[in-house]
Amino acid sequence: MIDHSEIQGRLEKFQAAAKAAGVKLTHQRLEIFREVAASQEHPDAEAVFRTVKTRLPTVSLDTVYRTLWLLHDLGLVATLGPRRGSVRFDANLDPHHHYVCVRCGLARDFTSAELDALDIPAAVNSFGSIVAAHVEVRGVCRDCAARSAAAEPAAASPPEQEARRET
Amino acid sequence: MIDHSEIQGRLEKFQAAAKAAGVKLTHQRLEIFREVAASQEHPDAEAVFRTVKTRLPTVSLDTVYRTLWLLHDLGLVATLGPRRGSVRFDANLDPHHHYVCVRCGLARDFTSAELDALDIPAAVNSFGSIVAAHVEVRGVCRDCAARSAAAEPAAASPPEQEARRET
DNA sequence: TTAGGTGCAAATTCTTTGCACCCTG
DNA sequence: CAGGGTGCAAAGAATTTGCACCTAA
Repeated sequence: MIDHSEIQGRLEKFQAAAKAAGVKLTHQRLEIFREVAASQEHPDAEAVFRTVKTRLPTVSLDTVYRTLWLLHDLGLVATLGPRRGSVRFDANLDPHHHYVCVRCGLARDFTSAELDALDIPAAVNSFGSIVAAHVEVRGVCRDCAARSAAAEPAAASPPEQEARRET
Repeated sequence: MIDHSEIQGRLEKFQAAAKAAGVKLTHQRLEIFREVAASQEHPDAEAVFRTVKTRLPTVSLDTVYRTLWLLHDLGLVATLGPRRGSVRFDANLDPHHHYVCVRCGLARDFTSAELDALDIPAAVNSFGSIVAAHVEVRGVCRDCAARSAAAEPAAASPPEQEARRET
């Protein structure tokens, strides 16, 4: 997983930010933030909910949604995905890039000094200001590859109806 | 917009692909594909629906959804966004990159030979196979920048409740 | 003709909101 | 103690599906 001291650091940052913003530090918020901070899965709200519920059996899904967006507004988590709606959260605020499986949606961070220093064409400035740039790599993860190898030992896969999940 | 001959070429490619796959070429499919092929907006299903309806008043939103995913399965359109759910479609199949406005979601393509040849760290191979890599640039588009300049002539913007839409 | 495609409406799934009670500061 | 925060249930969006009729091939 993620280094324990890193998680600790993120939690302290959260506590400081919460105090600075004047929002309360509740159990729920702590656990929800801890979950995102400790995960490499870039979980969505539903996934965070499932895990946090094992520790706080009474949390509600709507609290998870509200808290994730609160964390986002506080600048403590970033999002992966285009806009509201099937968004996934990421507590890693350092520059990094994403690998996303086009079959199952698995997402992983990776870093690269070279990619952090991308040279964006000047033409892009005509669209508007640039806040950030990152690389998104799409592929088929190991598990999905293994899964299809198992399902179709050799035969051709049905050409229809099978791509369907995507970036 | 997009060069007319380019749109024409995409339409012909669609007709050939439809024949090859044995699917029927209906008015609806033609119009829906034309809309995606002619747009630089990377429209979502709802947006395609609104425009196509002006030409085919009886199309239904579900036909738009079904057709867009059909086009996707035929390899004629790509998607922008992480997975099913608030996905936006893109008929530009040449290598390219995206600019996305974090406020309003506006999306634009741009190309760069340098960015097409990104050097992906070897470590990424441990996640799975690589199908594609592209750069996503986030920023605030001209219109949104103008809009906030108008709304808040000089004063500090309310720190709370205003980021909220995002990649 | 005739299978695939469409429109409609209902069903799902995902996310947000209204409200009364609870807990942090 | 007071106001923000939470859980619950209901409201809204967004997307998919079942079915009977229609149409491209």
